Amino acid sequence: MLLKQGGKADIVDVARRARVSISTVSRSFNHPDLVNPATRKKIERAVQALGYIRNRAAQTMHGRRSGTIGLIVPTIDNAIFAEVIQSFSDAVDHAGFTLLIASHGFDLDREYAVLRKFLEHRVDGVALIGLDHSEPTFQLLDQQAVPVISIWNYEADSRISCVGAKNYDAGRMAAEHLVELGHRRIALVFPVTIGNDRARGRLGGAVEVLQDQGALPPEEWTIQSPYNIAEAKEACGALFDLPEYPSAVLCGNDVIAQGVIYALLKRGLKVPEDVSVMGIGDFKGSKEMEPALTTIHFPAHEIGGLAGREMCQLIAQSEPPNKVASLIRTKCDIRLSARATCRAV
Amino acid sequence: MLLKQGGKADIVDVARRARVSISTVSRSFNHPDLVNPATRKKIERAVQALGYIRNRAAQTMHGRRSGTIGLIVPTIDNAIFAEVIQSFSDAVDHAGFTLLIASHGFDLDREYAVLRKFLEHRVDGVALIGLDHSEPTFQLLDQQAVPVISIWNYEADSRISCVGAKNYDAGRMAAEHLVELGHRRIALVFPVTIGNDRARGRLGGAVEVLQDQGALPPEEWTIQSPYNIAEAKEACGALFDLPEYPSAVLCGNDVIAQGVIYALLKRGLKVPEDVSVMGIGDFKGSKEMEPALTTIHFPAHEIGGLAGREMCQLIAQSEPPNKVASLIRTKCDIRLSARATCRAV
DNA sequence: AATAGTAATGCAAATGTTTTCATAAAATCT
DNA sequence: AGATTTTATGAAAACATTTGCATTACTATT
Repeated sequence: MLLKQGGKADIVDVARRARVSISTVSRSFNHPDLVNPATRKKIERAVQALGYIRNRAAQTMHGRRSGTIGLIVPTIDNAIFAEVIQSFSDAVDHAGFTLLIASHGFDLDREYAVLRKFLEHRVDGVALIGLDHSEPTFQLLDQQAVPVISIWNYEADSRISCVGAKNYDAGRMAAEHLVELGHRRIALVFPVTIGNDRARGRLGGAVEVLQDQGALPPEEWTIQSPYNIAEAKEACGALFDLPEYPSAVLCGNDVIAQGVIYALLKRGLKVPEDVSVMGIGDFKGSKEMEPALTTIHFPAHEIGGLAGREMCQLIAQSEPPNKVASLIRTKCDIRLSARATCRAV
Repeated sequence: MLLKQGGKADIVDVARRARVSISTVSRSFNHPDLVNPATRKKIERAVQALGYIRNRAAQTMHGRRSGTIGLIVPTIDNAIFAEVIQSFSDAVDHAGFTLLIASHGFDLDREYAVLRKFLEHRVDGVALIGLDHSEPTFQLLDQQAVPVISIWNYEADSRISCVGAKNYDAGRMAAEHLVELGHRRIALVFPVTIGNDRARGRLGGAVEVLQDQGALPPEEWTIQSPYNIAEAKEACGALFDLPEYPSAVLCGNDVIAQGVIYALLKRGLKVPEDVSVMGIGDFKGSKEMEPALTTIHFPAHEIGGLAGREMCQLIAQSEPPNKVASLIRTKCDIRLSARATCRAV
C-alpha cells in the first residue's frame, strides 16, 4: 500500500511507516534539532512516500497560532485598495502568514459579520481599512483582544493601531494648490462620505481652505460620485453643460479625476487650458496619463507594506495569547505631485 | 465573573454557564431544531455573556469542512485580476466560505509553495489562474484530491476544471479586426509568454492571422512589455521614434494599450488618426477612455462569479471527502468591442 | 567501574469541537 | 393504565496534533 486512500495521511501513518512514535514525528517538524538526523531522514522519507501534509487546524486547536491574518476591505477591484492589498499580502506572506480576505462593499454591518467569521477561524490578527467602524466592531475587537491595525488613515487619538496618512491634510493640500494657482471657481467631486472617513477627511480639509478664501462652491458645484470612472464621468457631466462652469475641479480621488477628465475631453474642453483637474491619491498610472495628473501623492505601497510588518509585530507582541499589545501609530507623509492637469489662472 | 480572562471562552464555559451539557450547546448551533427553544434561549444568553465565538479549527479537525477556499493569483494589484478576484470573492462569500488569497508574481514554484500552505490549512477547494502550472502542482492537486478550478482560460482538454475564454480566439479576433480595417503594418506589444498561457494564446492567435495575411511584423515591431502602464509606455516608445512606424498596434491587454496610447499622445501622434490601437481584455474603464478603446471584451465579472459558483459546486460534489468530483468546463464568450481607437486605412 | 549528565525517544494528557449511542421524560395511543 | 413513540438531553469517543514528563541508552567524569 503506497498511499492511504484519498491521500489523506496523518501523523500516525507517518509514524507507523517510519517506525517511530508520533511524538518524534511531531518533534522533527517543530524542533528538528531535538531529533537524531538519521531518524529525521526516515521520517522525511515516510512523509514523501505518503504525501503527508500537516494539518494546521489540529495545530491551531492545540493552542498554536493559526498562522492567518484577516484583511477586510471595502472593495478589492479598485485601484485604491488593490495596491495596498498587494503590498500588505507580500509583507505578511514574507513572515509566513496566510491571508484571509473579504470585502464589505462599504457596509459596516457586513464588516462586523466578516470580522466575526474571521474570529471563528481564529485569525492571529485583523487589518481594516480606515478608522470608521461600527461600535459592535470595536467592542468585539476589544473583547477578543485580537491584534488589530487600521490601514490608510492616521489619527493621533485613534482607538486602534493605525498606519496611514491624514486625509484632512490631503484635502487641504489639494485645495491650497488650486488657490495658489489663482483658482476661485472650484467645483468639488467627492464620493459618499458616510462610513468613509477617507473621503470625509479630504472633503473637510478642502472645504475649510475654500471657506477661508471665501471660495466655497455653490450647491450645484458640489457633486457626489461613486468610486469608478464611468459613473464619475457621468455624474460630473452636468457641471460643464452649465453656461458658467468652474475653472478647476477638485476630485476626491484619482479615479474620479480620470472620469472628470474624460467628461471634459468628450465635450471638447481641454485640460488644463480650459479646466484644471486635481486628484487625490496618486494611483498607479496617474503619473503616466496624458496629460499627467496633478494629485496628492499617497504612498500606497509603503503604507501596505508597513501595515503588514506592523501587524506581524503586534502579533508577536501579543505573545502569550492574552497579553494585549501596545498601540502603534505610524504617520506616512503625503505630498503634492504637481503635474500637468492644473495651470495658473 | 463576567468574562473568562481574555474573553476566550470555549464551549465548556458556555455549557457550564447555561447549566447544560456541551453536547446540547453544540447541537443548538448545528441542529437547533433538536433542542428545546427554552434551552436554546439559555444557551444564547450564556454565549452573549461570555462573548463566545465558535472555533472553526476544532470543527475542521473533527472532519467538517474548513469553510475556506484558496485563491492563487499571479498578482492582485492589477486591473485584470482585481475584478475577477472581487467577483469570485463575492460568489464564495455568498455561499458562506472564507477566502484565502495569495499571489505568486508569475513564479510557478512559488505557486506550488502557496498551494502546499493552503493544503495545510485544509482548504475545501483551490482556484488558480490559467492552465499553466508546474508538474508538481498538478500532482499535488491530484494526489490530495482537492476540488480545483482554473479561472480565465478555456481548454477543451484541460487537466483540471476550468471556466474562461479562449485566449487564442481573442488574439485571432483582434488581428482579424485590424486586417479587415485594411491594416498591414501592425506592431505587436505583448507581455512575457513563458508560464503565462493567457498571453501565449493571444499572441499565437494574432500571429497566425498575420502570417496568413503575409503581414507578420518585423523583429523590431514585436515588443515585450511588462503588465503596467508606465513600463508599457516606456517599452513601446522606440516603435514611434523609427522613421517608418506601424499603422496599428495590437496589444496583449488593455493596460498595455493604455500605455501605448499615452506614448503616442506624448509624441503628438493622434489615435486613431495617426495610429490605431487595439487592446484585449476590456478592463474596467476601457470603455470610458477618450477615445474609447477598441478591444476584445472578456466578461471578467461573469468569469469570476461563475468560477466561484462552480467551485462551490465542485466542493459539494466531492462529498463525502474522498469522492472525486467530475470535471466542469465552461466556455465564456468573448466578442469584439469596436470603439474609437481603430480606424480603417 | 560506578556515577552523573546528556541525547533521543515514547507515553499519555490536553486542545475544542461533533456525533453516536444511551437514557430519561413527556406525549400519544390503545 | 400500560405500552409505545417522540422529544430532549447527557456521556463518551473521535478528530490530528503538541508537549511535559518519564524512560532508555549513551558519553563523559571521577
